[in-house]
Amino acid sequence: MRDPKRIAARPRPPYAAAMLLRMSTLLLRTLREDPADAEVPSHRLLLRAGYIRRAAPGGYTWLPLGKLVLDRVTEIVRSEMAAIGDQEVHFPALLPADPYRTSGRWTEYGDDIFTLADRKGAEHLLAPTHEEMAALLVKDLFTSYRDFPVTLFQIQTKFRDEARPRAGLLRGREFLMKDAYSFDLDEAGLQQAYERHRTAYENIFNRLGLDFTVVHAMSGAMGGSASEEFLATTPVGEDTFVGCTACDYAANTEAVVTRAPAAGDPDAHPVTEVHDTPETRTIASLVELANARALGGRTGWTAADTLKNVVLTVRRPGAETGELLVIGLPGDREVDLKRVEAALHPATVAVFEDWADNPELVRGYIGPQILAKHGIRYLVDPRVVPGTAWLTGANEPGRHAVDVVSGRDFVPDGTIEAAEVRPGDPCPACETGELAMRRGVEVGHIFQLGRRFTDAFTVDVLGPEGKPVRPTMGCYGIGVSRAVAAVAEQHHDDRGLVWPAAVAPCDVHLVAAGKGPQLDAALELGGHLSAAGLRVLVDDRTHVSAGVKFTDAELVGIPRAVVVGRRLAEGYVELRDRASGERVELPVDELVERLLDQVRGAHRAGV
RNA sequence: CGGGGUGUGGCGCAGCUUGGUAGCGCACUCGCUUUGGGAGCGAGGGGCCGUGGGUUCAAAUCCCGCCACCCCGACCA
Repeated sequence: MRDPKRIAARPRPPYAAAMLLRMSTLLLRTLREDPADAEVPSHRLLLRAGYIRRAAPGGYTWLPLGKLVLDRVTEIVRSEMAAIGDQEVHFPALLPADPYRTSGRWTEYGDDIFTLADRKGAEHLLAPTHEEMAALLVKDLFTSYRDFPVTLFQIQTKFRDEARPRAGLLRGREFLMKDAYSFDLDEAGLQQAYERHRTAYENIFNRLGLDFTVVHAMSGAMGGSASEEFLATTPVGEDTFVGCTACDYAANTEAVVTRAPAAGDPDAHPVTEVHDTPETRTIASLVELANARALGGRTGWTAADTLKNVVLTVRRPGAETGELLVIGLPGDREVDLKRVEAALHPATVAVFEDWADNPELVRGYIGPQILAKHGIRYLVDPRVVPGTAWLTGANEPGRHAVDVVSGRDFVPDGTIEAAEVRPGDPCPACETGELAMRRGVEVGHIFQLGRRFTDAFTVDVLGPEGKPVRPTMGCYGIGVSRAVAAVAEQHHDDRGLVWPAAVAPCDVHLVAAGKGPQLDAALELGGHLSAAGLRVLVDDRTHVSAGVKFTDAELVGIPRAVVVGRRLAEGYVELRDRASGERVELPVDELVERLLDQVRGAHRAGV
């Protein structure tokens, strides 16, 4: 039978005094086993330790412990944005379609935005990001060059209809984002705003305890010139990037620049020869035959000596049909379509298939010698420098040409970053380094946008000479909820989460290892510690064994635990460090001061 | 969007091949014992078996559609 008096006697919920949380009443249930559908560590542990619960496809409820962490991360972001003078605003998330039609992003985003109609049938969207609103707000309020520069930011839930939400908080359809928009009158101002945000982002991610890399990125659909991504390095990251082994160069694979070799000497290969090379439609078979027959009087041919010509169809936005593009690259390299698309953005690229319509292109035996004559655009990998000689197709079935020299036997229309990037490739930024592939989670991205949006909305203000001037924009994003997952990803062990002090839900976790005097003492201690300004979680559960409390404390991952247990009678408690596992016994009287020292020290150190 | 896998109390799973009253462990409730590393015994509560349709006397089980989740790929400021 349920005793009404017992229910009434339960401790009050902790909301009023948020600095002292009691496990006995906290909305928390830790899971002994791993949830079956959570693979990556952050997802698995945040679920198991009771920080989040899945509530919808790609949508998560933040439980009390999770909300505390999210709020601490939010506050770090907010304070660093305020520190560089950004002003906080809050836009609606539910927006009319019109501004996004004007900017072109209604269609550009396509299926990735959530769209809906109101009762009158007017189209709306749930905002994926707010460049339009920021530009319109500045247009609305500011009229003079004297008002600039200005930067606005907000911290808000964003919506994207992701094709595949995954890994819990790492890729949701609804997530918390800090987005900032800078407005400057000239390029120098934009450059300064960009650098300011770059520094602020480094401060933020350092304070969050993240190991991160800033990589060069393509500005892609956002338009604009410069762009860098902040990637929290982790094996479960979705973004592959390359880093130099010797210097600090790092870039998205799309943005990697190939270091071109020195120009070749065309006089070394004065004569082009054409040979019968039957059944050599692949590079491998061609190299084998070239060596077997010593083509050009030489052996030792490798795939890198051949010039592979890949035919693609390029479609510009809005165009009905695509146009042909042939890309020439060393035969030991594959074409990376993502890199091609990034290079040709906003055009899209597909593998060419209409061989029957273009008889001049002899599949397997294409050489660049005849492309200009047929008006076919030809772009080459930067390694195909003028004067280099190649083994390539002779544009006849079963025939290849030796010593075809770039700049003499064909002239490319330009170069393109189309070839796959491979580990071991030379670093474009230094002489000695090699590139290595790494993975990361994109937690921040900064752009120099330019005037795309101020053009779209004719955001003009009066300049010093009485003529209109048009501001240039930068935009700067941080995935706040994703950053929580990234921290969890980098800070855990086989027992659970190990929060950095700066983002932990509490400063100290008190464990009452007994329910008599130990429980009373733990609660009293919790009162002292919280009164002294610490965030305290006290495990005052009475029906749970000490062992369960210990394992839960390790799973929850608060930096310090205090065990109030068997030596309480002698006036001692045990202080445990979650990260190091170090344990010391000390007199209860000294505990408050010791903890305050530690926590204040950590705060001063900015961690 | 393509390929693969999975949906059974809050969590982890069995049952499905061969249709016949829905089970186990954990968690939860009550009692007694236990009390510093996931306690023991006993007694309980909780599930239209993802969903819609079909086959059948009878469907968690067989068939079809849909939805959701996980993994790989495509896509993705």
